[in-house]
Parts: sequence; C-alpha cells; structure tokens
Amino acid sequence: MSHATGRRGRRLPTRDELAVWRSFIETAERLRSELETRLQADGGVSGADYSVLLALWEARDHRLRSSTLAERIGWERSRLSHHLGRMERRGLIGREDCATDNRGAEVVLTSDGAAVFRAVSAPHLAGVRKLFVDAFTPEQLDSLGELIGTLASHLDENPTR
Amino acid sequence: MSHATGRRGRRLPTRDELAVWRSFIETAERLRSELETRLQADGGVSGADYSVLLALWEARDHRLRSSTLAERIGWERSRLSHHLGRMERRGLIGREDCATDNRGAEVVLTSDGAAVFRAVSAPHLAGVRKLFVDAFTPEQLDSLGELIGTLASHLDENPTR
DNA sequence: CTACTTTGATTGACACGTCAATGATGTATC
DNA sequence: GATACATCATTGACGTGTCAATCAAAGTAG
Repeated sequence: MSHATGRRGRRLPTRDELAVWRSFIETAERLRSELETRLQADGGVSGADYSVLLALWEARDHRLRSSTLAERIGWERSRLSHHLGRMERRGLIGREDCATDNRGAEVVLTSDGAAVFRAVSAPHLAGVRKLFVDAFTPEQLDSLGELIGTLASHLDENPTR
Repeated sequence: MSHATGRRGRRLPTRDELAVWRSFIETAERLRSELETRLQADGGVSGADYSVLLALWEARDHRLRSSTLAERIGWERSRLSHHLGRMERRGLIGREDCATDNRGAEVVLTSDGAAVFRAVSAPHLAGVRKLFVDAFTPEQLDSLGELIGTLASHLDENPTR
C-alpha cells in the first residue's frame, strides 16, 4: 500500500502520469494550432469559421436553424450569434427568418461561403492526414482510437461534479 | 490500389481515420475545458493563470525573466505581456526591473499569488487524476503515452511547412 | 564614436469566447 | 384567453489572444 494513498481516492498523479497528461494536452493543442495556421493561410478562415462552414456545407440546402447549428458543432448560442455576425459581415453566411418558428433564425451558406469552403477543405484534410494520420501505423491509429474512446466514455461517466 | 490514391501522398483521410481525428481533438478540448471550469470554481483562476503561477512557483525565488517565462510556458511575448498586466492588477504577480539587462523585466510571484496557487494546485491535480489518469489502466496509460510521444515526434519532423 | 541591427518588452487595434441580461415568441395550465 | 413559464436568438460588458507597430537598450561593424 503506497504511502501516498490517503483516504478514498485522494491520491495525486505520479510524475509519470503527469508527464503523459502534459504531453497529451500540449500535443493536442499544438496540432490544433498548426492546422489552424494552415487554414488561415490557405483561405483566410479560422478553425471556428471552418466548423460553421462544414456544418452548413453538409446540411440540406446548405441551411440550418441557428440552434441546430449550435448543437451540431457544440457551441453555446451566444458564441454562435457573435460569430455569425462576423461571418455575415464577411459575406460567408446569411441569416433569414424561420418559416415554422417566428423566434427562430435560419443560417444559410452564401455562394461566397461555399467557394471558400471548397477552397480550404481539401488542403485542410490533407493537413490532418499529414500531421496526424501519417504519424501512426494503421494498428497504432486503431489503438489510439480505442484509448480516446475509453477516455471519452470515462468523461461521460464523470459529469462536471 | 485504391482509386482515391492520386499522385504522391495526396490521399485524403478515410472516414475511419477522420473519426479518430475528430474524437481525439474533441476529447482533448473537452478535457481541457472541464479542468478549466474546476480551476475557475476552486480558486477563480483560468488555465492561463495556472500556467503562469505554476512556472513562477517552480522558479528560483519565485521569480523569472519575462522572456524566460514566455518560453517556458510556450507563449508569445505579447500574449504574456497582456496577461501579466491583468494578473498584476489582480495582485497575483509583480513586475520589477532586471538587474543585468536594463531592457528586461522580472516577474515575481506575490504572496497572494502563492496562496492562490497553493489553494488550487491539489484540487487541480486531483481533477487530472480523476478525469484523465483514472480513465485508464496503467498499461493503457503507458500505451497512450507512447502513442502521444510518437505523434509529438512526428510533429517535430513536420515543421509548419 | 557612430551607424546598423538585434533583442526585450510593451502597446493598440481588432477578433474571439463567456456570462448575464434582454426581448420576443411559443407552450402549458387554469 | 390570461397568466406563468420555457425557448430562440441576440446583445453588451468584459477578459482573452494575435498581429503589427513601437521603443529602449544591447550588441556589432566600420
């Protein structure tokens, strides 16, 4: 029994555990940041812009209720509102009233927005392959996928207190 | 030979590869975000604040040159300057002139800053253990550490274009 | 010593994210 | 159909991050 094991699970991470943690979170952030830089260079869009463009691109008629869009990309409503305002000013999306709910708004991909998405999409995916996928053998990628799945399930079981 | 394999490595990620990628980046972000929420609740500090406090806590005399601090936590100078300004206003850190280089500034942890760090540190580490470490068996954590190491090395070999 | 370049740090402008408050519309209950 | 409550979306305030510009102090070359 370890001396560090106090009452009920109050044990802190060991040096090695902490090293894995730091490596994990820093590498993920680094990857996110590098891909974002490339997106910006290739088409002048941020990662946030890309999320919105992708969701609209995949939607029927390139159109989504604002709340649906927020849910689909996992954003808070107010964040989306602010961001849509900025994207609208740049001509990437448009906003229209919702036919079935007068409170609602529909977000529409403009042709400019679609053009930008088409321009950045392939380079972005190529970047994901080059920087992430190509780092691993197929077996390693499978393992990583399972480990991340395990982590995600664990988070599901540990809601924010 | 896959029809999707065009000339020289222009292959895009498959559906499965992309799923691992999305899972990876989203889960990392989720973890970061949950731990940040806890930090905020436990001691009113952001993840950024915590990085600065930790670096100063570990430094000799709880004091670092501004540029050294920036390098140690991997921030741009201007970001650090802005953030230090805000932390100074809150009384967490202080700034003094550097004795050996008149251009330089030294950042010092105040006693208030040290107290805040002591207050949030253990709960934060407990959160890391609970949300991250505890998700895995020791063997799984080792595997994950190695995979992340592989990824980090791959990124080192692929500098930003 | 003087001109040129580099480095340390800060600043201003602007894009971004979060939180709390708001207003307008929909839904349920009586 | 009037009251109460929930939902959709936006807004304002504020803290944060990035980029380019700035300025002072070192370092370097002649």
